[in-house]
Amino acid sequence: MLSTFYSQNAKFFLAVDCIIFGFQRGNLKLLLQQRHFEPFKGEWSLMGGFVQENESLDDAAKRVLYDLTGLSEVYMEQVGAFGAVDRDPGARVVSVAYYALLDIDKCNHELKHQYNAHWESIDNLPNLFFDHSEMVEKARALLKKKISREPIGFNLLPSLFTLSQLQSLYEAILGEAIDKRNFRKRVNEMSFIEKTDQIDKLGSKRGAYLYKFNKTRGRQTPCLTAGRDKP
Amino acid sequence: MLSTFYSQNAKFFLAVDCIIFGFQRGNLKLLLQQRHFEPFKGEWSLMGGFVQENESLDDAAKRVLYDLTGLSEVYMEQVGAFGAVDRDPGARVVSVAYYALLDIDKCNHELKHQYNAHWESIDNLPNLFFDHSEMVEKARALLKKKISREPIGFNLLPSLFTLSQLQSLYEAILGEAIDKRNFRKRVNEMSFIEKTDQIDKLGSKRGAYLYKFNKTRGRQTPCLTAGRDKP
DNA sequence: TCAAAAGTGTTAAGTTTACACCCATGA
DNA sequence: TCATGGGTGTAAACTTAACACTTTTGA
Repeated sequence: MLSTFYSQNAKFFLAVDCIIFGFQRGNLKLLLQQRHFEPFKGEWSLMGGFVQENESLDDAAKRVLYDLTGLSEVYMEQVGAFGAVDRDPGARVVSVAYYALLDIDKCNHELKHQYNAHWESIDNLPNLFFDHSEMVEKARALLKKKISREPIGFNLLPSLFTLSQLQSLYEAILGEAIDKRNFRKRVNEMSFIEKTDQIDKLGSKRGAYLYKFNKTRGRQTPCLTAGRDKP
Repeated sequence: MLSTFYSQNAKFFLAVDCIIFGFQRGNLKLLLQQRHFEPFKGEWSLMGGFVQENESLDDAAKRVLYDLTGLSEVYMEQVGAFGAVDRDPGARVVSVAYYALLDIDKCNHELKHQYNAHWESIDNLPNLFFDHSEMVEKARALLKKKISREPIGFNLLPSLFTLSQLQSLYEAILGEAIDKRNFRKRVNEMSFIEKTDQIDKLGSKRGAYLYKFNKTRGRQTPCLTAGRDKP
């Protein structure tokens, strides 16, 4: 009786796909692979994989990310489930998309090479197969909303960063210029951003103070953008 | 070769679960069923069902909603995929949750009875089985955010409504009191809310003007709440 | 010496909040 | 006649947006 309740129903392949965000020289980037194996050889896609029997969706996403980057403990959020009947022409596969925020320089370049993966600037993406472009758009919209409300941008930066880097990160994600003085004023009010006494000499001749993120500090509104969300 | 690519992977039961919101006498409510059949007879749960072979996730959610309410063309949003390995103790089932906003009075009461379903005030819910309470919480949080940004509240009201009804709906969803004059000031600025010349005499002795929602009007920021999102 | 990025405050405009009374009606 | 919900405007507090110049230093 119980077993019939389940077993009369269809079963499905389940995949996870990862929208992997990174930030480099003022550009928001995605880690994409150009598949050098069948099926769909030559096509650009997100990094994905099938969910295994004894694995949660979240764990599957972590595994896929780990396989490509060598990183664990990465900030990830679910984007949603994509379940159009014909989204994958090869078979009925339902996919759950996740986005990840990480520091490009921490990635394992060996693995990246193995998978034929490349960091592509988000404003200059190739066409992606299946519904992967739709996943990217949705992830990008979620990230944009979330970064205005929660201090998650730090995941894309090294542990020490200058305020110019932080600002250009926000500008890249929000897609608009931010006033430098207003931005710094807000940073000063956020207790979870701490000035260190170290100075970065790479980004400018004069040098700029390095800041760090302090998770434990402050449970206030961790908001580095002004005003209501833009439409 | 192609077939092996897929077929070496595990397959899963896929379900959809619906968080069905309604609004009645100042209370935000959920349509829940107390299962009068096995498995899990007697337990309270969301209305759910298995995804079928030739059905998208969205269509499955619509079908499940239609079966219980007799309504189609209902406003629905995906909440997310829930995929903990042991979330369903009977079998490995991954579920995709959707929330729906509808007018309680439009529901088919016959069907509701058949399924042993009941409208329960959201602040007074029974324990729900599996991870359904988690789904409800997530849906509620999404709704709260979304209603502050987009004009979706109308889906919970009859096509003609008073401003007091609209305000109490917002208060129920946001969980806080709103100043009457400030609320009405904002309504006046929203071109998609139209005053009609009809008057409701049921809610008060004096009578109150009925308003209607005009989808086509206005592409401005359709925001009926002030300020940034609360933390 | 100059190009390039770092750093720094003030004011005006706009938005949000707080607040109290009269009106119309049916019971 | 009174209890109930409907309807209305203004001023203070706060938040955001706009804006320009000086500093440091390596090339």
